[in-house]
Amino acid sequence: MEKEITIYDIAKDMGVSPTTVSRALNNHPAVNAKTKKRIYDAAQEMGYQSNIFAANLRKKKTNNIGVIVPRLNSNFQSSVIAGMEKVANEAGFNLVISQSLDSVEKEIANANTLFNSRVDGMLVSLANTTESIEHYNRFFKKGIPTLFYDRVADHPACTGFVIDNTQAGYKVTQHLIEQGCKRIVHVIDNIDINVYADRLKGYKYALLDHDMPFDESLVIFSNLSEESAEEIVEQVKKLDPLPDALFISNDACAASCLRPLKLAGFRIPEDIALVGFNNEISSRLVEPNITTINYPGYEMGELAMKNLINHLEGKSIGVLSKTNKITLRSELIIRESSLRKKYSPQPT
Amino acid sequence: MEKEITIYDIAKDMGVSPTTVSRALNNHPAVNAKTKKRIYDAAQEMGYQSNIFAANLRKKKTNNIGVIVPRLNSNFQSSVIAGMEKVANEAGFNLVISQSLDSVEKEIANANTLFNSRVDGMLVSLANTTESIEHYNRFFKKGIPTLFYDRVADHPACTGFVIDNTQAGYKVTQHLIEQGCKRIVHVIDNIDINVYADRLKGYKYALLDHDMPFDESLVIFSNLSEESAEEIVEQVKKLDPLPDALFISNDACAASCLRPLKLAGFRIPEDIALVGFNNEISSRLVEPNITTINYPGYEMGELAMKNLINHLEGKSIGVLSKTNKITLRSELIIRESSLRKKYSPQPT
DNA sequence: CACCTTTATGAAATCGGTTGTATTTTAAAA
DNA sequence: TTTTAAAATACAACCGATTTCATAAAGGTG
Repeated sequence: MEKEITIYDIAKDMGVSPTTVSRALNNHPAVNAKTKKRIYDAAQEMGYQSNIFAANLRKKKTNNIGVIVPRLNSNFQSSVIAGMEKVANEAGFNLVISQSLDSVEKEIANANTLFNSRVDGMLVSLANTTESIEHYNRFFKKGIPTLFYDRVADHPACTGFVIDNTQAGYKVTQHLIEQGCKRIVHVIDNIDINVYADRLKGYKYALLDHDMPFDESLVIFSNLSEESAEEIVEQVKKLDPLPDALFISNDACAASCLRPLKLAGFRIPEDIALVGFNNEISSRLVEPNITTINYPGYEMGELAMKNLINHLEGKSIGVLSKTNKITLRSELIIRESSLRKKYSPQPT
Repeated sequence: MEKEITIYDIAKDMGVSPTTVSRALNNHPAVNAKTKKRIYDAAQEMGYQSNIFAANLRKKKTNNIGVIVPRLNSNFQSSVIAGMEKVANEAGFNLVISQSLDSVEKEIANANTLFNSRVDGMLVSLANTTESIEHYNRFFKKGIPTLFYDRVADHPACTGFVIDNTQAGYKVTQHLIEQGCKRIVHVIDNIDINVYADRLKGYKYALLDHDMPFDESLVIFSNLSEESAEEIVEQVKKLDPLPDALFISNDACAASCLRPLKLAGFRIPEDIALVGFNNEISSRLVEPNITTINYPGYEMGELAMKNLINHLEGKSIGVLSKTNKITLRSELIIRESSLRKKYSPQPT
């Protein structure tokens, strides 16, 4: 390959110093407007490309933001990342993305890689098996802003963006109770993850507030995948007495349960009311449409990135360090799958 | 912040030269095993972190791979990226991802940003409005391997990973014809994109091979979003005579059409057979299940990344430069939505 | 016209690894 | 013990932009 053009080449060509070239190209006020123009044009013409390594080396900044997600090919996560990318892109930051595939080891390895590649900030959604966040200590210590979202840890250093999962769980359960459901099954993933723990909490609170007993056997654990639907329905069928509602913590999984449920002879919502979570497209496609919680992933991504960048640019010193949780609004979207009383409010 | 530990600090501490430290940490064969161990331990203990900028500056390599996609929050694209990330991660490369949001301007801007950040290689799926790929000339000229996938351009420099969209379009159409369909509507996005142009070609070829006329009014253009389903159905209803099959180039869109079609009084597949594309979860959720083409996104991502990395590591000199298209196997998955003859072969 | 600002430019050190070449040490051969 | 090859280590020049501090030129004031 041909040798790269540097500011030294430009400087020599134009009879000025590299300093001036550097300043001119960075639009430094101390350089004469005419000189700037001349240098800029020359750089253009010579096909100059700034060498970020050198600049980074000197400035100790990368303009890169590291992102760690459990998996990229999830409806929710890809929305979040889309939102992040949009904001980052507009602000001139790059996204360096890696996935933990829900493995702590991979998460740690990725965190280290990103640390070593000197990202300016971090956005993290924890793997479902991650219990400690000490592998982020290096970031904390070095003052690299590290924000968490969705799946956050219960740790003072862990500033995070979440929805109020307890409230959401409460709302869903309350809605089902209002629809006359007496035995509500709640399907969740790992209880160690805040989102599921909180939803379960909301579920319990709602039962309590309506003087209904909490029955442990009605909580089913599942990885909430499309494939696990069959097994969930199997477990449901074995319950005695049978439940009259299913609150499944993921739309795609809830939608996938619909067919096996029908095949087993259940009418939805008459025999069993069904509620999902996330407001994914799948909840809108199936019949009946599935009641769900709107989980604003794209907005969460935008907001998290906005805050991170503001922080990096010094526009909000202290805001994040003093905050621990930023909660986004979520809402119950009532659809056919849980509407057992036709006069019920806001049937969307 | 405290000052960083450098190889010079380590060197001074241990009474060796920075050269030896550098070599030791890079496991260079010319350093004595014992020395290596000592240096490595010392580095560990002192909390040394290698400065990639300095290394990059010297080595002229980043270990970063740039990715440009139309949008991240799409089922197909997020699968592709998940596959890419997995392979890249294992090989020690980072992914720098940006989305064009289907705007040429943004695509050009992103390409420039990635070029300036000196990625070692590029993986690109073009925006639907991109006609020229001259904004990748800088990469070509500089010898930065740049691969395209899915949405590729018809250009000699454009090595790409694709499925045989013509064949897929042909297979679908042929299948519909075999099911007795006479008027098949084909819904696609921008004809300038290879994937849609090719599918349409396959559609035409199949008609031709079965002595059926090509009727231009049966080709409907749409952005294939969930929201556009209503409008597609509206257009279909206006056709006279009515069609008896819909071949929609995207599962989510096809699935979204199902309800409006039913509401309009069409029985699926008796009145209208329905076929989608991509084998997304949505095609499996709805009733009837939708016949589709399996489009292996994850595998495409893996394969594209593998090839790129092999190329970067010099393991396959020339393979890519001599290749123009690498075609992945795709297959027709026949489901209820198009099965009008019960004795039809391979009902999956 | 001497003196003080303001504006513009430059010299040189710096960021921290990497690597070609030279030098020293060690081991093996004579 | 001397010679010679091999192994281990060191020197010093890079990579290319940034930035502090110094200096020169231009402009303004009494």
